[in-house]
Amino acid sequence: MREVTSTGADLPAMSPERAIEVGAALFAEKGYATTTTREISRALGITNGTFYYYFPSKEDLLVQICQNSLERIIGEATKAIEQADSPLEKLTMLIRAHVSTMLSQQELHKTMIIEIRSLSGANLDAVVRRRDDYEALVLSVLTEAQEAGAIRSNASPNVLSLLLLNLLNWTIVWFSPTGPLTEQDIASEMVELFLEGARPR
Amino acid sequence: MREVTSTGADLPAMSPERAIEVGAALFAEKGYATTTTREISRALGITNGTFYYYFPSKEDLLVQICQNSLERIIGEATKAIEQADSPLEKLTMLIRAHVSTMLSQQELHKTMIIEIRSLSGANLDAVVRRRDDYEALVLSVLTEAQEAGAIRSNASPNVLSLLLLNLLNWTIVWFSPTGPLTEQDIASEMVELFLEGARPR
DNA sequence: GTCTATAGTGGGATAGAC
DNA sequence: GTCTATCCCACTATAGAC
Repeated sequence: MREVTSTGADLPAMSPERAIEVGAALFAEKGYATTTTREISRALGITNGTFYYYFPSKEDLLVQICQNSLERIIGEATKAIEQADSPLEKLTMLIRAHVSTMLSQQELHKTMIIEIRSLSGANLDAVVRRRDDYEALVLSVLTEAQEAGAIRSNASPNVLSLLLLNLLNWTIVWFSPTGPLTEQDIASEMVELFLEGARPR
Repeated sequence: MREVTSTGADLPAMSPERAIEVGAALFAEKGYATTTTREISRALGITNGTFYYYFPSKEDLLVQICQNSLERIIGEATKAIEQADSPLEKLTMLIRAHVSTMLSQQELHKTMIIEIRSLSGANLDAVVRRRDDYEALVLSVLTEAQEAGAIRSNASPNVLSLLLLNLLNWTIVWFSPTGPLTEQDIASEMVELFLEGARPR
């Protein structure tokens, strides 16, 4: 529904989408607290004053980054689960979707994971609530797999979900797209380790 | 070798050991960048000026926290490995030692793990070098276990060590000593999941 | 919608008295 | 060895012109 009064590309110099991308890159690299709005503005090709035309505060940009990250993760995970047939396959697909999404937009998701604690008040509450939604989804997939006999019954799904999230989340800290391992390598190794480690005996 | 000129307790109000403990607690809670030297000083019962009598800079305190953390981890891990008989037992003991050390001084080690990236220049180099030492130790235990046939040969020890460190390190972010899980619970579940997941088939 | 300029705040670090 | 006082700087956010 953009209003077009002239022909051709009258795109604004700035867009919130680009700010989310550029902001996430800087926050992932240097940390939220030590990245200045001036740096973000410079990277966007605008001045510090213009930044505040688009965002009411620096923290508001972080909120949008975190929400954007979580919507993508939850969206991809939900899609993956829906496409799977068995409880075990749902678990497999969930792991693959998590790794694939996280590592293909590493800066966005790293910022969410690491900097979620830099949020305050209602911002923090809202993002944590959304993250809890995702963790509940992981838990439900594990519970279902256990009920179907695909993972062992002597472990609590709660503990298994914590361990699975350990496995999945920390990767974002060290993964390098130019390193020897691909996303698929990592996803496959995780699927194998986790499914074997949690298999009924 | 402390010099005692009077009888009794002439302890200084401040000690570097206490500063490391108190500083780690604050850095773990609020992050390095957003914790002020004034806050640390207040928590220590000294003024900001006195802080700089003991530490040349805020970053220097962080370095000492990180080095202290890594010396403990490496020390405990080395002890655990020496006491074990078989390669598989070494791996088991290493996992238990890591979890136990980390979670019993959670603030110290959380600060090292999360804030290592806040270091710069030679400080960063030195701490990263020490962390690499520890990761090399983990890798050597895994390699030895694989050579002894205790873990499967179709996985690279390099990848397994990354996954194991994922499993071990992220716990520090969510673990609560007042929660339902004990250190031992977590260590046992990790040992089981990892050793089963990496076992020869 | 983008700019320049700056208000307002607070932190790291130092000086110098005691 | 601890204090008070303060320098100096950088950052978030705003005001107001264009």
